[in-house]
Order: sequence, then structure tokens, then C-alpha cells
Amino acid sequence: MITFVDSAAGERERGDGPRCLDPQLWHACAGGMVQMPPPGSRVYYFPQGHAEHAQGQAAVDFPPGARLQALVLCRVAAVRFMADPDTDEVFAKIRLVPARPQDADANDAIAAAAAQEDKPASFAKTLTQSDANNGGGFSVPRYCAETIFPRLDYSADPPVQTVLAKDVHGVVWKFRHIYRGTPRRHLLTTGWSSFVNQKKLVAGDSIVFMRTENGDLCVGIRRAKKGGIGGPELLGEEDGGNNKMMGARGKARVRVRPEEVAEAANLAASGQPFDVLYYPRASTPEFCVRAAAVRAAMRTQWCPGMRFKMAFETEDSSRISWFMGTVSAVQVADPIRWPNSPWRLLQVTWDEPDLLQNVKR
Amino acid sequence: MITFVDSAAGERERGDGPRCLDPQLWHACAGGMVQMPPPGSRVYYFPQGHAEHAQGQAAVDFPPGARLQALVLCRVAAVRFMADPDTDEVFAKIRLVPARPQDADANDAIAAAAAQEDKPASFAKTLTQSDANNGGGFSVPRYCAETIFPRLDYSADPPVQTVLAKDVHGVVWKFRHIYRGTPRRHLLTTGWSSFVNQKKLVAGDSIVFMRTENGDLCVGIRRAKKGGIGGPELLGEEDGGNNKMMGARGKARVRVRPEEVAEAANLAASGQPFDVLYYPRASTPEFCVRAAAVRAAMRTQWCPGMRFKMAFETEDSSRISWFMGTVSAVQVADPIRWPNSPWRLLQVTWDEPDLLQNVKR
DNA sequence: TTGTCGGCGATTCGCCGACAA
DNA sequence: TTGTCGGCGAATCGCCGACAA
Repeated sequence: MITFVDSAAGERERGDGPRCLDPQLWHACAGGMVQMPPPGSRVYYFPQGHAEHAQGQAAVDFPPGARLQALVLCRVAAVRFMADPDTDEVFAKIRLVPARPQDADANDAIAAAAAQEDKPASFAKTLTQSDANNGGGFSVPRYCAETIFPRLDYSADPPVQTVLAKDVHGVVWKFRHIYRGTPRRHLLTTGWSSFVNQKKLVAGDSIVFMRTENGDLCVGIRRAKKGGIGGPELLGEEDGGNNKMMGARGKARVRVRPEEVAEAANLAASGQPFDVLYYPRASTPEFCVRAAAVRAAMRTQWCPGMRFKMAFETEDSSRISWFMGTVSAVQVADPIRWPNSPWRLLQVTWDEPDLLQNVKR
Repeated sequence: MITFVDSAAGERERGDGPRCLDPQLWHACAGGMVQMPPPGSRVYYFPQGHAEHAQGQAAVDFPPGARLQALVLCRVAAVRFMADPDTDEVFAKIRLVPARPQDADANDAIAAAAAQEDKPASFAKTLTQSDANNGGGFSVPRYCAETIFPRLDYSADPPVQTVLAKDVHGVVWKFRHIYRGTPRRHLLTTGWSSFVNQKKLVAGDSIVFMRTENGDLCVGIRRAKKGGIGGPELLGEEDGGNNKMMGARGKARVRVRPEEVAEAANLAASGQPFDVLYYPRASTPEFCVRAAAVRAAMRTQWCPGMRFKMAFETEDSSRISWFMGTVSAVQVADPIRWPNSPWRLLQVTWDEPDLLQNVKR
């Protein structure tokens, strides 16, 4: 098995910072759409995309005088798979070394094929109101119970077992898994509400179960983007009238800081190695794109009226669907600052316009 | 009233960083022994002391080549009083500007006198086991109830009132204050256990009540140094056998990072302004000491056998006591790196040797 | 004066099938 | 197949005086 964790990275982390975690669990949490470039492969780094990653807090002000490039060809030196110590959200720290175009044609293909191999079975479920209610347990979808969980002895009445699952930090959680009710269904009871409370899960968040090659069970978390599904709930005097201390969800977490983006862009422009933080599924675009893919896209003569297809993932991570759309305009996002940049060149009219999303390239 | 918060400081904090808080509440939390130098006054900055502030994580490696001074005369440009957003622990960010010795003799005395004025009434109590037990309430010392809390109507039977208290973040907490039992005593009941849980208080931590000039009540926290008083308790399967997620107490919090110390020392040596973080009562020595006090101490010819007196504070912050000791040795801590440094010059044998503490100067 | 204990309500927790969707 | 509900036991929570220290 090939892992991409560069454990030789001797760089010092922040004192309470996160450590590396199992790459397979990382990928299960990130979702099947996320493909990390393997070490040694070539990618194009887009400072604009990196800046959008940091957006929402403060605009990245690139130094006006500096000579920045819109895209920088880099070699991936190392990828470290990590998770936020508080929220369990996964992210990756990618070390990039700017490369010259002439030696760009490494054989990425076979490395990519290696990345595909042995993806362990995993299942994701978005928590319902009943799942997240402190009163109850967790309704386990039948498919998850039968393919991910340890085999249950159905001869007992009712069939019960204890299920152990490791989270991204290696902490083991214990759940009572029971198959009961009429009609029969799988449930997690004892242990579940403690998990919900300590992880501060709410309806709309997702939970990921994965079983490793040796049969161990892991559990990861995907936080809902914002606010949860149920709209703003009326939370009144339930805490005795005290102002509620907001949990981890309350304070706007800083993920990628504008300064880091500016620094990375500068180092990239001057040909020095640099690190970038990549948060998957943060509804932000990729900013490290396979060199081969970029070159293929650049060869295409995009023009209005062309059909466009974009992949996305269903809720339970079981299959990939496609959005269809039409190229409506070809224009450069910020022609003054980024001349000749291919970033956000296309404007696409989607067939389902109410689900409009950003699209790159 | 004079406050020392320099609110004009336009520097950007980290996105989720702490903001300034009421200086009086800050001082109440820090304890009566902590005297912050007012803006405009002169202090000596000790890189060695600053390094000990960061100690416990990694040693501060001062660049060997750099010309560092053992003590640097500085003008205090600004003091910002802040509190950790997670633990409520107070600290100060002090902006120092290196100064020349000749213009050192500003009139610190009157500024110091101004600092003394109008210290509001406050009371600190270390939580007992019963206070911290989730079962019960908080036993309010009579003095605290009568001088800090709002006046209680003793004609009622039993006398009860609702007490509101603002924490260091401005969050309001509501408590039921009742005077009951035989013999009569003051208690906080409803609201208290929620406070204990959300602030993650344990026996040994201290709580500080303070009333402001306009009669409002504030509440602050002093965390116990380490591990709490009760020794390691036997906490078994209470969480359903799950590994416990450690609270804020669990992860070693990074307060002052070694890099910050090295950077500050370098800026100090090169005469540029710099910021230092100061955590009171972290059982670390002061490293910004009034210029006048340093000069006075330096004039003294310390020699073995001299008597030594050091002030410390009683648990409830109500009065100051003194340790008596004898100077047993006069020696320089690290003569190679810090020639002519007065830092930790004295070794003192205390009259109560079991309460040995570090001592500066 | 105030820390700890045993007591007892009142309230919640959390497991359960009954229903639909 | 699985989300939500009302129900009910059981286990806390949390307020109380009785004792000492």
C-alpha cells in the first residue's frame, strides 16, 4: 500500500497543532471527489484560487509592486493529511516546489493510478433531526450496517453488539448497535448521544464510517457548511436565561489566512518552496490542479454555446452525478492584476440554474 | 478615571483572537500583586525572564551570533488587557520601545500613584470539592456576599435574589443567590452548575467576583496551576467507556512561543519597537520591571547572609503576606551567554523551605 | 463560618414500538 | 427502508437541612 504521508517532514508544528492521520480515513472524510496529487507529480498553483480559499475574512492584498504569476508550475514535494484538533475537519498541507516547464512531463498517470487503488469501504450519512436530538439514538442505514459495521449475530433476540470506532485523532468511541423495532431497523443507542454532544454535532452535519483493511472501524465528521438545515431555531431560555457560550461552531474559525496566501504567492513567484493549506469541500475551488489536466483544458478552444459537464457527489458518497451546462461567456476575471490568467475564464449557464455553483477553468 | 487601554492600537489581531477587556476586571483576575507599568513609564526588559515565560514547551534558542543585551531600557508605548477566549485567563500585550538611558528619568512616580487609585472591591475564592461537584451549588463566603453582591432583602423567608454577573467577554451569567440553612449561609444554586460545566472549572480553580463603580457585578476565573488539588481522581467508566475527550485543560496551551521571545529580544537589541505577552500568576517571574526599581536594586550590594523579604498574596486576595529568607549565594545564572546580567543573581534560603519559589532580582 | 454528607423531589435521559412517508 | 413521535422506566440533577470542622 502506498501512503502519501511524508513523515520525514521535520518541520515544527504549532505546539497544540494537529498531527498527521490515516490517509484513507482522510479521503473518506474529504469525499470521493477529492483527488490529492501524489508527491512527485506536477501541478499548477493558482494564487487566485488560493486567495478565494482564504476569502470571507479579509481580502488578500497582494503587494502591488511584486511580479506575480497567474499560475505556477510546481512539483509536489509532500502532502500531509491532517485534521483540526477541535472540529475534526480534515485538511491537507501541501509542500510545493516551483519547477521549470521543460522537465514537466513526469509520468503522472501511473502515480494517479496508484492513488486509486484500494479505497476502503466507507459510508456517509447526513444527520437527521432525530439523529441529532439529544433524546435519541442514531438510525443506521441498512447498507452501512451490513457493509461497514462488524457482522451482527442475527440469531440473538434482539441482535445486539458493541461497536468500537476510532476518530481522526485515534480516540476510540464505543456504541451499542442494536437491530430491533417493527419493522426491524439498525440503531446506535448507548454512546451515541455522548458522541453527538462532545463533537457538537447538529442536524445537517455528516458522519462518515469507514472500515480499514484489518477490519477496524473509523468515524469521521463533515460539518455542514453554514447554519445547518433547519433554519434559525428558536433557542430561548433553555440555559436558565444565560447567554449561551457558543461552541466551536460559533466563532468564525480561521482556516487559511490572507497573509499565508500572499506569502505563498511571493515564494512561488520567486521560485522558492512553499506550503499551502487545502481544505476540501469548503465550497472553494481547487487551486492546485494536475499539470496534465490544465494543459488539456488550455488546448481546448472554449467558446460560448459549448456544452459543459461538471461532476458532483451525492449525499451518501455512493455515486457521482453530473451537472450539465452551457458556456455563456468567456472572460478574464481580473485582467488588470492577472494578465493572461486562465482563472475563471468561463461563465456557464447550468441546466438547473437554482443550484448555481462556482466553476473553475 | 484613567484607563490604560490603548484602544487606538490599530494592529490587526488573529481572526478569532481576544479583544481588550475592562482593566479593573483584568486586575482583579490577575491579583493585587500584579502592577502593570503605565504607558509612558520606563521599564527594563529582561530577555531571560521572557524566555522563562515561554519555557516548558521548547527552549528558546537565541541566535548565537546576535548581540543581545541582558536588560534593555524601554518606554511602555501601550498596554492592552486581554483574556483568552477559551479559558478566560487574563494576559497583557505590552508594546515596548527601546529608549536611551539619558532620557530615562521620567516621573514614573505620579503615574504609579494614578495606577493605584480606585481599585474596585473584589473577592476571590478557591473552589472546594463541593463547589465544583456537579451536584451542588456554590458556598458564598459571607464577606463576599455582603460586600460584593447586590444587597439582599433579609426580610423575606428565605432571602433570595437573582444575581447577574458579566464574565471577561461580556457574557452575562445568571445565578440564584439564597440565604438559608441552619446555621444560615449564602449559596449560589440555580445557574451555578451550568457555569461550572461551561467554564470547565474544577476544585482548586479560583473564581473572582468584582463590583464596578456603577454597581454591576463581574466574574473572572483563575485556573489552578496544574492538576488541581485533589490528586489524580479515579475516573472510570462514567462516559460509557469512551476515551474522554480532554477539555481545554487537557491540551497544553501555547501561551508564549519561543519564536516570539527570540524575535522580541532581537528587536530590543536593535532598538526597534516590539510587543511582549505577559501572563500574570503563571508562576513565572516578571520580565518588565520598573526602571526605578531595577536601579534601586542594582545599587544594593547584595552579599550572602543578608535578610530577604518577598511579598505574596493570600488565597482570597484580601491581604499580602511576606516570606522571610536569607541570601545564601550570589551568582550569575548563565555567565557565558549573558555577561553582566543581573538576572537571577541571588539564591535565597527561605525560612519555610517547603514553599520554595523562584525569585527575581 | 462554611465544607461535606445523605435525603428526596423533579426533571431529564434515553430506550422502545407505533406509526407513516 | 427509515424519520419522527409519544410513552415509560431509570438515572441523574440539584436543592435542602443536618452535622461537624
